[in-house]
Amino acid sequence: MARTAGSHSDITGPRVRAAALRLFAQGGYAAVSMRAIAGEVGVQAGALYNYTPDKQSLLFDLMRGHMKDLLAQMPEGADDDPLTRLRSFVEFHLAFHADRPDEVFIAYMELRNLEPDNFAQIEVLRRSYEDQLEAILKEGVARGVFAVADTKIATLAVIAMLTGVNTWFRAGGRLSLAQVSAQYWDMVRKAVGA
Amino acid sequence: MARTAGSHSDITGPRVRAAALRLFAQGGYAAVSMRAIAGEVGVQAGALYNYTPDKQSLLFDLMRGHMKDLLAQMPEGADDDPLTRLRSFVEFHLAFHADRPDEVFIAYMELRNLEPDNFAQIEVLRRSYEDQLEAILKEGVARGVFAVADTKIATLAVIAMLTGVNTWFRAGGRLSLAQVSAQYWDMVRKAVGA
DNA sequence: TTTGCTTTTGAACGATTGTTCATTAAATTG
DNA sequence: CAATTTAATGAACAATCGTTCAAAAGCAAA
Repeated sequence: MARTAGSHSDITGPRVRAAALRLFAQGGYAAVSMRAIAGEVGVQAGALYNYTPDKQSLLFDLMRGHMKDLLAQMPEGADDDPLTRLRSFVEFHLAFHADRPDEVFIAYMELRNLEPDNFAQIEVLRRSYEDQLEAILKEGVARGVFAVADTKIATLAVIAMLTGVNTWFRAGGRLSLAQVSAQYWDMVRKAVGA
Repeated sequence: MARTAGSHSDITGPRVRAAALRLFAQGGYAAVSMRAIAGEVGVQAGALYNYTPDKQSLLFDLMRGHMKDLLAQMPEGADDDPLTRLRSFVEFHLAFHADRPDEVFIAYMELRNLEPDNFAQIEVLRRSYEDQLEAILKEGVARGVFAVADTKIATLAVIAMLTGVNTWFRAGGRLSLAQVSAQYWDMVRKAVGA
């Protein structure tokens, strides 16, 4: 056998990325073999190399795409007051992350499996996201509507708290996203002293 | 060569566990080979099997030991008021975790590399820890000193926020543990509406 | 229908994996 | 000093790893 009936790169390519995403999230990058990804797609391992130069690029492209999406879809609202901007941030973060459990899992768990150059690139993106939240907190403190001793700590604390939702939240569970979002907003708002 | 000068199980045993801990935290369980652990100890791979039946047990024993320590050292104070108990919990959690960055990293990152039976055992321990925090929050809500809509969500949010400290805090950095602890306690206290 | 391009197979590569074990030497015991 | 126990070596095991590539077969254009 060689080329199989119905095979086409427009179909196989996305399926390769989807399989890698699912399996990396489930088992971890190092524990997932190229043959396992190929098996999920229904193809032999060699065929994967039509779609990625190597395994590392598969991971990096998934993470980079996720971070780029995150930054692109972030709410703007630079003219809103800090409280409104913070609320938008919280609700966006929760909705975006709830929609992409596998991507989020990979983005936080597989950083150490990135080669140094790739790691540095992802760190720049992540830092940019954090900086945008910190800017909101800083402005709120400057205007006297937030009360936090150190905006950097508060930034990381809020992000850690929000991202933690992904360890347990599943759409269709005991609580709706709206309910979860409402309570988290309440906790964040109070935590920063608003 | 065979047995080496100065070799003794009382010395090699702890060194094996320490090397496994460090390397697992640094590179991830799946990415660390038994030969790499042996190399760190200064021994051949075969010698490791005097100290563990297999690689999986090495990981499981590290995680189990960490969770047992965590539960054993948790503050009691069942007769204190909820606010005092919550404060004790926050300060304990931060101090305990700041002291053991590698153990904490493993405990949160390597869960999926545990075999099902081992995973179930660790989950019981983790759940027990969460339940003790939730009990504090429940009592606080009952007494009207805390205001949270759902104590389960609040429990997970607080733990996620506190544990996130380990991604950036290092002893000897810009902030002392006492400073960090003070700000986190302030945020937690306000977040639960106390 | 023929030609050229795209896609996949399947075998092969050297390297590395976790683990076992007979052998050997150091440490301990008597 | 002799006997025994303990602790390590280092070679070997089958399995699996990421990756390459010539060959084969489906597809699209002429």
